[in-house]
Amino acid sequence: MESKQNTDNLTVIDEETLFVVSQTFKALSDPTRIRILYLLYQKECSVNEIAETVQLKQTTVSHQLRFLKNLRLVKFRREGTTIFYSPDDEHVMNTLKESINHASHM
Amino acid sequence: MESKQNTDNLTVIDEETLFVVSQTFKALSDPTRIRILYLLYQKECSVNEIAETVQLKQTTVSHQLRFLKNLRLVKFRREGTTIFYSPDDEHVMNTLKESINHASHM
DNA sequence: ATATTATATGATTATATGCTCATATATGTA
DNA sequence: TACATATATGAGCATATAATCATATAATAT
Repeated sequence: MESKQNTDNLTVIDEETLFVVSQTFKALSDPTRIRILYLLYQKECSVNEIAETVQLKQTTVSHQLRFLKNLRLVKFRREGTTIFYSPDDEHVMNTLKESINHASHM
Repeated sequence: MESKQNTDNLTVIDEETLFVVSQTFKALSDPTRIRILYLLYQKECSVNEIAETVQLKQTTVSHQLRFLKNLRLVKFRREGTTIFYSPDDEHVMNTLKESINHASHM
């Protein structure tokens, strides 16, 4: 869906786009999820690997992964009892990487 | 501040960068703030203009503007009793615009 | 000084969010 | 089957967030 214009020639964002955009940024608004995504950006990881690396409970990581999975920001593959996660949205990962670079050079 | 590396050669984001990045994305995670920013991106606006355009109470807009002002995402100038707001962070505005374009072409 | 207009602030309330615990599910192995 | 390991889920709690109301502040005009 494209955006519409009102009588002042101002473009207004349609509801669906607004929802998708805000949800995507919400995913990136939490330090824990940023840590997880940035880790996966560098290396495909199992749930426990993530928990150990970012120093969080396994359940916390699992809940956050479900959140990211629902937004299709990560994908996974199974290997026995282990599940490996990796990024699944190039645009969002580029946005995150850019913002980290921008913020860390200040 | 730059990021460090742990023993697995994984880059870990430093706390300050993590805070700045998450705060910035938090600003973009709320539909109301997105509407306001996207409006200001197109046209410098007074508080009441914003409230009318996005159909929100004046106080709601004022609170959100304070939030955006604290993060230096918007700036303002006074003209009598009227205060005009406009964007003040090119990088964040580009990120927002890109994401809106990306989401609206799906 | 008083009134008017525009904006900002503080307190309150309802809802959302993130973490944790206990437990469930799934896969592999003895 | 029974057990171990890895991951997922649901409930509860503490905190954060966004909107609203009432009110305060600031600038201007009469």
